[in-house]
Amino acid sequence: MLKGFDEPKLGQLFTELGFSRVLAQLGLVAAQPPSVSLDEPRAEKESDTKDYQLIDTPAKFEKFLAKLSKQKLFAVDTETTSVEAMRADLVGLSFCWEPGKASYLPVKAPLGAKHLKVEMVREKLAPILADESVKKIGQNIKYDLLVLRNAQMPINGVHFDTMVASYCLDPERSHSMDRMAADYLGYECIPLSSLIGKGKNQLTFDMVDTAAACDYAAEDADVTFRLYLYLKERLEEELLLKELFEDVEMPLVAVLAAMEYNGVSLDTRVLRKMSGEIAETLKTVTEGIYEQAGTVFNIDSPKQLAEILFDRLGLTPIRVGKTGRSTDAAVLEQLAGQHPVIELVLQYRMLSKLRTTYVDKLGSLINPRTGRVHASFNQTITATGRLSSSGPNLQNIPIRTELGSRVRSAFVPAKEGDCILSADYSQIELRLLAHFSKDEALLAAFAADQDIHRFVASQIFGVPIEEVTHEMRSRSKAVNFGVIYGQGAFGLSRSVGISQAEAKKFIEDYFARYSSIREFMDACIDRAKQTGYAETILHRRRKISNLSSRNSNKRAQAERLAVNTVIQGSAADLIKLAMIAIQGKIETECLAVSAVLQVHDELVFEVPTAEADTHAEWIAKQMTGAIALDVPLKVDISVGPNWLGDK
DNA sequence: GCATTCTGCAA
DNA sequence: TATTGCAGAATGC
Repeated sequence: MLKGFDEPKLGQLFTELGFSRVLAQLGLVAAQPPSVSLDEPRAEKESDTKDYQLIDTPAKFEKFLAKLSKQKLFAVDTETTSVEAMRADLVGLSFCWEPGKASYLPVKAPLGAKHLKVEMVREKLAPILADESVKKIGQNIKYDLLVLRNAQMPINGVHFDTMVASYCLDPERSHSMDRMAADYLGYECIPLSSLIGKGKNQLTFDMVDTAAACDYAAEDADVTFRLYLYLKERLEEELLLKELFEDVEMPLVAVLAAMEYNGVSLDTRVLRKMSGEIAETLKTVTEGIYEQAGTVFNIDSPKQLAEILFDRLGLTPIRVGKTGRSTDAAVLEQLAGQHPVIELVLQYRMLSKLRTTYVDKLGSLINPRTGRVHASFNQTITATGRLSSSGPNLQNIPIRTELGSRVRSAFVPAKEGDCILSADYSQIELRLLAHFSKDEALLAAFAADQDIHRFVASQIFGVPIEEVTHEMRSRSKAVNFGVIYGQGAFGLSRSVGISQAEAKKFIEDYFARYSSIREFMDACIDRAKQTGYAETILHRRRKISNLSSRNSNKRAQAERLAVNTVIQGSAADLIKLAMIAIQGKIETECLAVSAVLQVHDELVFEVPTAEADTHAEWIAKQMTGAIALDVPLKVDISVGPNWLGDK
C-alpha cells in the first residue's frame, strides 16, 4: 500500500522540489502576463501542443525505450511517496529530451490501474541511467539520485541541475520550479490545490490515477528540460559562473547525495541516558521556578515569563520587542543576581532546548530501514554559497557547553572497528582575510603558524608575544571575528564587556595597525558598488543593493554584506573543492571511508580505526591543497570513537 | 493550518 | 548596532 502524505509536506515537495504541476488537460499552459524583469530574456514562447505519453504497458515501454536509448541527454524526474528522499518509494519516472514532449512511466499505481513492473523498468533503464556518457538533467536532481539509488537504479552522468544553475546565477532568488517557470519561461503553473482539492489535507496515490499523474509528472520533466535550455544560455553569458557551475556546483551534487545516503549513526543509549538525566533536573528546576514565582505558569511562553519577571516580581525590563518585553538570555544575564529565579530560568532554557531540539529529537529521526539519520545538505539556500542542513540540522549540534557537547558523543561509527575522523580548517576566514588583504604581518604570522589572536594582541597592545595576557588575547580574538562581520564599537563592547569608548579605541588601533584590512574592506565595497556584486575567490556572486542608500543603517548593512560575503563565500568555495576532491579519491580508490557531515569548515568521516592515520593525512592534504593562497591552510584532525573525539 | 515572533543552537 | 543558517514553542488569525 502506498503511503499517504500530508499536504504541508506535499506542498513543500511541490514548491521546493518542483514536483508540481497541473493536469495537462487543464494546464495547457500558461497564458499569463510574464512577470519577468527586462534583463531576463525569456525562452521562446512554447507551442500550444503538448505531447505527454503515458507509458503503462510493456509494448509502449519497448517503443519508448527504443527512442530513449538514442538520446545522449535528457531530463529525468521521479515521482515518489514521500518528500524525504531516503524514505521515499518510487512511484514513477518521467523523461523529456524535446520541449513539449515527455513520457511518464508509472511503476506503482492504484489497484486496477495499469502500470509497469518495476523489475522490468529497472532491467532496461539501469544501464542507461548508469551510463556516464548519457547526460542527465534534473530539478533538484540530488533527490532523484537518492530515490533511484534506493531503487537499485543508480545514476551517473549528472550533467545539469536547473535549481543549482539558478542558484549560481542569483543565489537569493527562488529556485522552485514554479517560480522559475513563471519568471524564466513565462509559464504560470496552476496551484496544487486545483489537483487535490482545497479542503483535502491528505493525498495518496489512490486519489490520483495514472493519467493525472502522467499529466503533471511529464510536465515536470518538460519544464525541467525547458529551464535547462534557458539556464544553459544564461550561464553561457557569464563564463565565470559557468565555470563555477560546471567545476564546483555540479560535481558537488553527487558528493552531497553520497553524504546524505551515508547518513550518520547515533548511539541511542547515550541519548536516552541524557534524556533521563535532563528530565530529572528539569523537574527540579521547574518546581524551583514555580516556587520562586509563587505560581505555576508556562515557562516556555516569553509573554507569561515577562509577566512573572517584570510585573509580579518587579524586575526592570531591559529591552522591548515588537510584542513585549524581551526575556532572552542576554536580558536574563543582566538581571541575574537580582532574583534567584533568573538563574533557574536560564538553566531551564538550556536544558529544555537541549532535550527538545537535540536529545529527544535526534533519536526520533533515525531511519528504520538504515538505522541512521539522513539529513539534507542543501546546496541552493544560502546567500553566500555555504551549504545548509535540515531535517535535522546537523550543523548546529551543541559543543560550547559541557552538557551540550555530550550530544556529540552520541555521533558514532556504525561499524565495529571504525572511528570518527573530523577534519576542520583552522582559522579559515582569517586566513582568507590575510590572503585578500595581503597584510605582511598577518601573512607572516600564519606562515609561521602563530596563534593568530595572540599575535594580533601582541601587535595592537605593543607587547612581546610572551607578555600577551589572556584578556588581551580574548579582546583581539573578538575583534578579529568582529571584523569579518563588520561589527562596530557597540557590538564589540558588548561581546568583550568593555565600554563603547574603549571598543571604539580598540577598533581604531586595529585598523591603524592593519590598514591593509581596511583597504581590502573598502575595495570589497567599491567593487560591489561598481559591479553590483560581491564576488568570491571562485567568482561566486551575490547581488548587493543599498550601497548608495541615503539610509545609513541600510547602507552600513550593505557594506557589511559586501565584505562578509566575500570571506564567508570564499571559505565555502574552498571546502566545496575539498569535498569534491576527497569524494573523488574515495570512489576511484574504493576506500573504506564515508563522508557523513559537513559543518562549514569541518568535514566528518567514518574510517577504519586501523587506517585512521593514513586517511587523516591525505584528507588534510586535500583540504589544505584545495586552493593555493598566499597563506598556508591548516587543518586540525580529531580521531575518536565519537564526534567528541574523546576516550 | 499558517504565518509570525521569540528564542537559541552552530560556523 | 555582527554574518550565515534551522528549528521548537507560543501565539494569533
